[in-house]
Amino acid sequence: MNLPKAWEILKENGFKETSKRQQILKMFSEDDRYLTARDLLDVMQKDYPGMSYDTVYRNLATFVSLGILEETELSGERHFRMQCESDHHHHHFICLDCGKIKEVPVCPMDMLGAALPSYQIANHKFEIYGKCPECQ
Amino acid sequence: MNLPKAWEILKENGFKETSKRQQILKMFSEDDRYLTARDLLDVMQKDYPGMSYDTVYRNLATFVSLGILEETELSGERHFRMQCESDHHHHHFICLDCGKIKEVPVCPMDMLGAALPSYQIANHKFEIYGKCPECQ
DNA sequence: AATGTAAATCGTAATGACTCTTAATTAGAA
DNA sequence: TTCTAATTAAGAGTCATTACGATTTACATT
Repeated sequence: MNLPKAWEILKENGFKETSKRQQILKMFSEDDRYLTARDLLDVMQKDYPGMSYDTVYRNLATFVSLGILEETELSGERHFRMQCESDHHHHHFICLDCGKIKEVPVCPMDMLGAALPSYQIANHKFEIYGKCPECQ
Repeated sequence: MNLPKAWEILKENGFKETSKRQQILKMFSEDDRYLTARDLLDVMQKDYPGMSYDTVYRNLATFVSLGILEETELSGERHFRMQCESDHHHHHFICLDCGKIKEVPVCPMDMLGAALPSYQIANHKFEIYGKCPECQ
């Protein structure tokens, strides 16, 4: 997702354009890896001093709830990245070294068939982990 | 997995049969839901006082590394359950209410094809979340 | 059965991710 | 420009998890 689209969504939902939100979104738009809140803070407190934990976490939660960022859990920590542009449902390969992702145009829910009769499905998670070609 | 099998694996790997390990494994063998370390401690410190955090976490890690327990992350917390008996690879539906699971005899890796050429795949995760028939 | 020793455990303190609180600041509307 | 609700800063607090030194225990050996 690009920055203008992100701001469009924020504005539509009545959120203000603050300098901290600009800084956070800029970081995500320039990095396609999964980042932790700590990653953000480490960089930010260097380039833009005075960013607090609270601000980072509060905005990450906002961005995820609006579909601007996507979130996953890797080795016990929450990781975030810009939501993919793709309009079709897909999943991710995640490089355990560099954190970069690759879209996988496959969804296992397509092959479920009648495996879960009368189960009420809310959501699902499918991720592949390993090393990308560059990191081998 | 049943208790004798679990102890067989532990013995094979040179681990001692302690009363704490007996207590922990007993809890898992009597409950097929995903449990947190806290769940274990709450029950244990009532029935068997004097179980420490360290002992619980250390043994959970041991059991997972030996394939006796399986682990997943649900809403930010590590959850554990006895490893399935099934000899064929499968995945899980997890009820977000009661924590019970149902095996899903489907693996998305089968339909990957050539989607990840020259990527080195280490592992993958596929889980379906929702409500089981009893919890609706 | 007694002993020796490495493994295991206890109790507690420490860590680190994340959240909450209150007062001050700021974006954007009027 | 002024007003007001949204946002942020700073730091304290919470909670899951890990680390550590002292003590205890399983079990192999005698």
